[in-house]
Amino acid sequence: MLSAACKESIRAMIYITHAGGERKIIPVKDVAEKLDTSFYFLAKNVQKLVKAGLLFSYKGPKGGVKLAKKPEDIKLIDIVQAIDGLEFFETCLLGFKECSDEHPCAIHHKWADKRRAIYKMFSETSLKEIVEDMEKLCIDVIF
Amino acid sequence: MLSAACKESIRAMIYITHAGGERKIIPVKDVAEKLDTSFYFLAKNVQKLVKAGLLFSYKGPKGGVKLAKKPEDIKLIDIVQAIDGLEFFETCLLGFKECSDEHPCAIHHKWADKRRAIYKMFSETSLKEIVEDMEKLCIDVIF
DNA sequence: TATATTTAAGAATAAAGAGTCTTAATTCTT
DNA sequence: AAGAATTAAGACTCTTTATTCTTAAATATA
Repeated sequence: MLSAACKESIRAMIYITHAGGERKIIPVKDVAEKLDTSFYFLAKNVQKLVKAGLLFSYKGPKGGVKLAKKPEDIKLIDIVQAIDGLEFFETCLLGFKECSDEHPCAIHHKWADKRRAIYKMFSETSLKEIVEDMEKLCIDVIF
Repeated sequence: MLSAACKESIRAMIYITHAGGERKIIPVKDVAEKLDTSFYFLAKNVQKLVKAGLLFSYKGPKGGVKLAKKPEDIKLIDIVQAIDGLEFFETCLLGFKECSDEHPCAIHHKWADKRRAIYKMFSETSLKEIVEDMEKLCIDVIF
């Protein structure tokens, strides 16, 4: 459902929120190390997050990225939209080309419920909430 | 979430149920024509459905496929499992490697709800129900 | 100013998924 | 028995996604 790039981007955003938030600049290299992933791959996805207005970036020594908004104002759906787009929430589960609310396939309404619930969860869950929950539950923010 | 192959396979199974069910043998070529899709691609996926025990196949003139079970006994989840596998239902939404019920990530429980609801829907919805609904609602079985 | 550090951009490569084709095996019909 | 129809199997190509790398641009610091 989420691409590898999108999952990694969300994990990265969680880490950035935890480690620096809106204040401290974190080098992408550090993020890649913490996530135990490819710097190259991560850096490319981070560029999309910058273009989408979710991160500010700074070049040069002491450079890196930080949140462009308050953690409570960045929702999971924003990251999904920036990386994968919202096609998942807009197309028929079975690929019927003409399926719509007015001309539904046989599982359209059942699926619409589930999809709406997922969309709701993604648009209500903020980075702030995630990070606070993880800290509260003594869960490693990244693992 | 579902691959193109899986969506098409479900549509094909719906059509086969509608057109022949357990009784009548339908050539894959006819299915491809009705679905307005590639015979080659469909045929390859149909092979998986045969191997998974969802379809019987018959070679030669008058050959084709028919359901290997009663339409009420074939659930969407069976098709998903045959084509895509169940990985979606078994792995962390964010790709945290060690995420589990015992060691959950911050959205594990929220997501587990949604995923369970989807699984439930997929394992409760049978081909019989889908086809009957479409016929009842005067929806083209394939469109 | 020179150097080192870091992101930006895009090229290059690898892997996976999608889609096509060819040949073999089977089986109905004549 | 021969020919035609149909699935089975696997090779092949194309597209997309994932991943790596190279070069350019920006900037802090000595």
